[in-house]
Amino acid sequence: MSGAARAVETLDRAGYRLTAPRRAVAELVAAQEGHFTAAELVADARARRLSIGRATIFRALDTFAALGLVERVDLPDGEHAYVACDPVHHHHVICTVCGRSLDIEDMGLGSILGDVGRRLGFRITSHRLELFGVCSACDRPATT
Amino acid sequence: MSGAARAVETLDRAGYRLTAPRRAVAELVAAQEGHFTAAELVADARARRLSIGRATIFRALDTFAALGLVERVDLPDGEHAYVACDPVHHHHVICTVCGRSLDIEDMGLGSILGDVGRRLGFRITSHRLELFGVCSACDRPATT
DNA sequence: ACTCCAGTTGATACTCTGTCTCATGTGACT
DNA sequence: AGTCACATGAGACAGAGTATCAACTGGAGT
Repeated sequence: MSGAARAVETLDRAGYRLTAPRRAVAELVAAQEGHFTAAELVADARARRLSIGRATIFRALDTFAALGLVERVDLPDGEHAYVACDPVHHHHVICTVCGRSLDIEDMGLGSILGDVGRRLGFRITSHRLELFGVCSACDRPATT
Repeated sequence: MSGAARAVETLDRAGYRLTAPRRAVAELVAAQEGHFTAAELVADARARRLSIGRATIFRALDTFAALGLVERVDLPDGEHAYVACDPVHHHHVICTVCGRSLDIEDMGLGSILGDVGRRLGFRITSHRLELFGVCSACDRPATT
């Protein structure tokens, strides 16, 4: 099932209307490789001659984020970006060269967090872990 | 040594000029409890009748961040904030109620990252871990 | 197929954050 | 005290994201 189709189904199941603009944004998101910003989606939509309002794209991204279809990530330079992903808790490894991202599962982090919380007297409610690096493809210097 | 004094010394050692505005911003930062945004510093400066330009505050924060005197954090709502901290690699535990933050050391995260990198073929170059929760003081419901 | 209406949209104005420019000011070194 | 490169302040500017509101439309009901 394509990413766009799953997004549409998720929207439907959550009681949202399946409007043309939302379908279009779902397509745009599914077509992205790696992370993307709201501005990039807007530019992309315009490039494809889709007449979707800027506000609508922001709203659709908000909705998608609420449903876990995309996730907001903060790049090292402070930019707000999104990545398409599965709606379960996980973390991202983001290639700073090509922008592609991989999902990784929790990997022992949960127990560490429990530990920290207990030690500091904090009730940890959420966390954010983002890894930045260079993927194997980009690390191979121009093996063309 | 007060936070402001240390900041000034660090600036000096790094070859920056010790100007009145920078000293003032260092004071403002040292006076903050928990995280703060650039806008809050600007408002704070105005409240204290310090005539520091907005641009200067942004510039000072950039400089401080480069020196590791403050660190940028991204709050769960996407807001960009800063916390005063020590210039060594560490992570923050941020109380979502009072805004105070604690520094925590690496805690086995390094080895996890090495693991992940090896498994995925990524060369991890940087990471960001932020924990959000409720500190013990705020968790005690109004034991006044 | 037709109607209806709440949810949605697009245009636009607006706020807020952060950056840039440039003339003026001022640390710090001599 | 004089000098000059670095730093500042004011204001213009650009971009992200939000608010407003009239017009539109998906989809449920008939």
